[in-house]
Amino acid sequence: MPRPKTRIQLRNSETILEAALDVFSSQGFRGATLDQIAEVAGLSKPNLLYYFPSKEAIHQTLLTRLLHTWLDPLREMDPNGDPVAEIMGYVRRKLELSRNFPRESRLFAIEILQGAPRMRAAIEGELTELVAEKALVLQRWMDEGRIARLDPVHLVFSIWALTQHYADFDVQVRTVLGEGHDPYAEAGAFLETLYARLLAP
Amino acid sequence: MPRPKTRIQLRNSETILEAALDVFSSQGFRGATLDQIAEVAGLSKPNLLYYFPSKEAIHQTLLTRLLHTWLDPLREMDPNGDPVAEIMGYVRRKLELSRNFPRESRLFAIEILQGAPRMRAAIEGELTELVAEKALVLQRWMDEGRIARLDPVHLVFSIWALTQHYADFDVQVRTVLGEGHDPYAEAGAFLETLYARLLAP
DNA sequence: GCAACATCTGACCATCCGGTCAAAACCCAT
DNA sequence: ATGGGTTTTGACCGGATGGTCAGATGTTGC
Repeated sequence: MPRPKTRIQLRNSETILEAALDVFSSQGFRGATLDQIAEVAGLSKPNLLYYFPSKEAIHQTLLTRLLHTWLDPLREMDPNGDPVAEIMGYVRRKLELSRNFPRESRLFAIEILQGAPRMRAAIEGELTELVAEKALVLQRWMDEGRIARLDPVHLVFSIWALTQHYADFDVQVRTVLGEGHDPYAEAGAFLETLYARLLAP
Repeated sequence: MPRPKTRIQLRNSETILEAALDVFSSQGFRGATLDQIAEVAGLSKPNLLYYFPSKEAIHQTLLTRLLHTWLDPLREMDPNGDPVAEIMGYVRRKLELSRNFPRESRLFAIEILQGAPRMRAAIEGELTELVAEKALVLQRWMDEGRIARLDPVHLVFSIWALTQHYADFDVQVRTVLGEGHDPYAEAGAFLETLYARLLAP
């Protein structure tokens, strides 16, 4: 029952988490059922509960993993690099995250939307601290006149909002755009322009 | 049972919708229970079902109302007005909507996040048409050199993303900002700067 | 090939939840 | 005040759902 030890445990734990991500991200926590997850995973319900003690535990594991993937691109923003290039790099990485991990993005969004009942601690701690740290870097860049003067925290919010939108509101984006569009490619170009203009000192 | 006729029917229907908005927007459709809604409304569960035929029907009523509130600010964008002022006005109205109707915003977000199972038609129809119409106006403004050349649809997406973020991710925004901030006032100032810089020809 | 342990499952349980219904309580025009 | 309609409710139902458990089936080291 403890976390992965044998090959089988590792494989099945992963299968379950993969299936759970599918279901949780499209139905929310309460909307998801163990039967659904079991079916997607190709395992029996009691078998899920052999690997994880509860539905809660599966969800919690997903959220914990998520947070790291989530914050890494911001962590990588180098205080010693070129300001515009660093911020652009962050935007690009975050957009890639939306493109490659839309389910993770939606899982996160649902959690926050519902008041972050199972993630408060992480948001109050790790996330807030990281933003505070990077806001200082942004502030310094502004003070040095290397980028335009803006509220650094809201600048970060804008990046989150604009990149996550494409994963979280995917259905809407694709419907409005219609056939024959590559939303992410277009978004990349649009955001490039947007931040170039916004950041120019 | 049909929609409001007597005073009591009107009052109770409203009470129920108000309570349902509270619960649906914070728990999602499946997460919400009739018992919860009944409790918030101060009515008994069977009494809810005297006014609405089902849980679905309550939800559907909310979504239908929502769509109008939602699209109105975009409708108001005047093709004959001053381009920058009109777009800024739309941004401001949309941000006001987030501030004054965060629950509606979250209800909408949850619906789209989960693939818009109960709103597809409206999105494919009304919403897509309105965006197409306004995109033409934006395109014309660009062709006339009155605002910068951008992808007009993604410009609209950016407004949606940036304004809704403050309602949908309220918990995160407030946590990261900490005490002593007025998120919406700051967001207003930030977005003013952002769109001024982005739209300048 | 076999013991010891890991993995898996069918059957089952308690609870929750959307919805029904018959009857009670209420309201109000006459 | 009384009768007819409206509103409200307690009791109940059937199905879904998270979780349990005893035992069956597999796997592995010897």
